[in-house]
Amino acid sequence: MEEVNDLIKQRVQKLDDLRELDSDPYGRPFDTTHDTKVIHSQYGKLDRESLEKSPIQVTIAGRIIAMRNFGKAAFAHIQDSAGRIQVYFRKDILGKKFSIMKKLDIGDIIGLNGILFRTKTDELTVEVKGFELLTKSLRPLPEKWHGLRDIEQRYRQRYVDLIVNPEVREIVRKRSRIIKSIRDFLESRDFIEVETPMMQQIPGGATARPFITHHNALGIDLYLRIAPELYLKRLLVGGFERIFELNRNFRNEGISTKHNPEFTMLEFYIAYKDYNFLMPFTEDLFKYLAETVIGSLKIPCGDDTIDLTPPWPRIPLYDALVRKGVPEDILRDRERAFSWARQNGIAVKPEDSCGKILDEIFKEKVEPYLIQPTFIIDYPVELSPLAKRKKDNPELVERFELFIASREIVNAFSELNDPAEQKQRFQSQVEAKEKGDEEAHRMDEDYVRALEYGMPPAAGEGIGIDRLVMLLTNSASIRDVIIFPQLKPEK
RNA sequence: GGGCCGUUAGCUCAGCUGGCAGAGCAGCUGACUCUUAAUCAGCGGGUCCGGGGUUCGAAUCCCCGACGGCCCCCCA
Repeated sequence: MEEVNDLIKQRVQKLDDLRELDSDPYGRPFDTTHDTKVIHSQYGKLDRESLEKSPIQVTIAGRIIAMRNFGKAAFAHIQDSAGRIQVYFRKDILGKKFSIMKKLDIGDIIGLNGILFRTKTDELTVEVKGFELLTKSLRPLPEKWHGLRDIEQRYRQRYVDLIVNPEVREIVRKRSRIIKSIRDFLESRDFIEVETPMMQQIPGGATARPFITHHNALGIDLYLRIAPELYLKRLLVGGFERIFELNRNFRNEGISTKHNPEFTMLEFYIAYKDYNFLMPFTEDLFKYLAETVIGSLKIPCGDDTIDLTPPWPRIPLYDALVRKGVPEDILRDRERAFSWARQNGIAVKPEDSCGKILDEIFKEKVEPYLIQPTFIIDYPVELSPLAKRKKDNPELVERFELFIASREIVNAFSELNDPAEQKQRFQSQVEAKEKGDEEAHRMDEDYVRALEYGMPPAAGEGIGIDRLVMLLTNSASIRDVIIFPQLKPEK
């Protein structure tokens, strides 16, 4: 971090030289009249003659990303948040200021004004009448052809990645548009956004290992939430009928191309509906997002094209298994399921429940083939301690997961609102935990108490926003859509 | 936690069976007032990821470690 190489020394020297020339290398506010995108869209069609006839004055600011110096003139490209444009410095126009220009480096941030013209090669260019250094850059940027390729450095120094790799900036923008569009969609359907605790005394609402932290004044350990679910449903008890929360969850699990320890989740709940309502609702949401953000329902994804045109197939979990050659007689028989899984090389543990074993088989035999959007519905009850049983088949719950590109993106169910049954379900989770299942749910007495006041029948859904952004930006790794992914310390 | 691969100049990368550490870009000096991978001439720049070992000699071979990537495991 402390390395001082010649390139930095040279720039520090220039910084002193610039002060001598009365140019503040760490400047002041600078009011612009245009950004580069506006210039291109408004004047991009004007030809050389009309630009000469009625000159257009612009004042812009941005970072120098390329420079071609001549003796008494220079071309540079300036990049702002909207794009880039070429600018042209001439000694006969700038006079004394030209010597300041000579001290500029690639990476410096400048403000300038001038008039638009077209070069010999017809590139729209600003002829600089005056300019001002706004910030001197002391470190050299990566080279212009290959840019910054080193993946580690791109993640560690994302600011450099953002300067030189436009596609990264585009993902950041798209992510912002996706999140805004989700809020628009939900708010237009009368949902309100709420914020529930990130620091929880009992981490609930999901199966995962939590991060532990400590509150000094209270003298207790707290957990970073693994899900907001139980708090959001307390709000259903409290009388809110349509709520959502779009924020971070934290899970103390492995890191991979699909997992970051902190990730963004949307959860929403709607009273007086069930999971059948949520499937078309989800289709509508995804359709809206694709149309708004991508402008198409057909989106590229690796070598495939995903077609989001609804409706999407609904396949019961058991049917999905049987279709992939899983024998029907193992579905309700834990011992048979266990030995079949073992025979087929699927890692299942002796303490796993039947539902857990079927889930493992599903991940191995079915999930890889779920490229196009598919709802897998009706899960075994032991996998879903917060979901409501199916009326006609109490070993299953009213739950679906949406898979796209082999990734689980949505999990939703009809909410269990019977406090006695909820207490029992927690109880069997506690037993699983005592048997060594680290990720089993914990008992939450207050949540049961809340249900005893009466929670309306409701449906709830969670959407992994990072994976959704991956899908809509055709990104292979979650680290490409999380601006600052978690890494080990540098040294 | 396991397996495979990677780490050489600011950046992108060569460097073969072990024999003086290289190129392009970037930088510096000079020339150049329409270039856009500007051009031309010259110059500087290295903890070869770290530590051991083998060897007359290691960027190169061996061992240990760090960090990263991919694939498993776990999870969403």
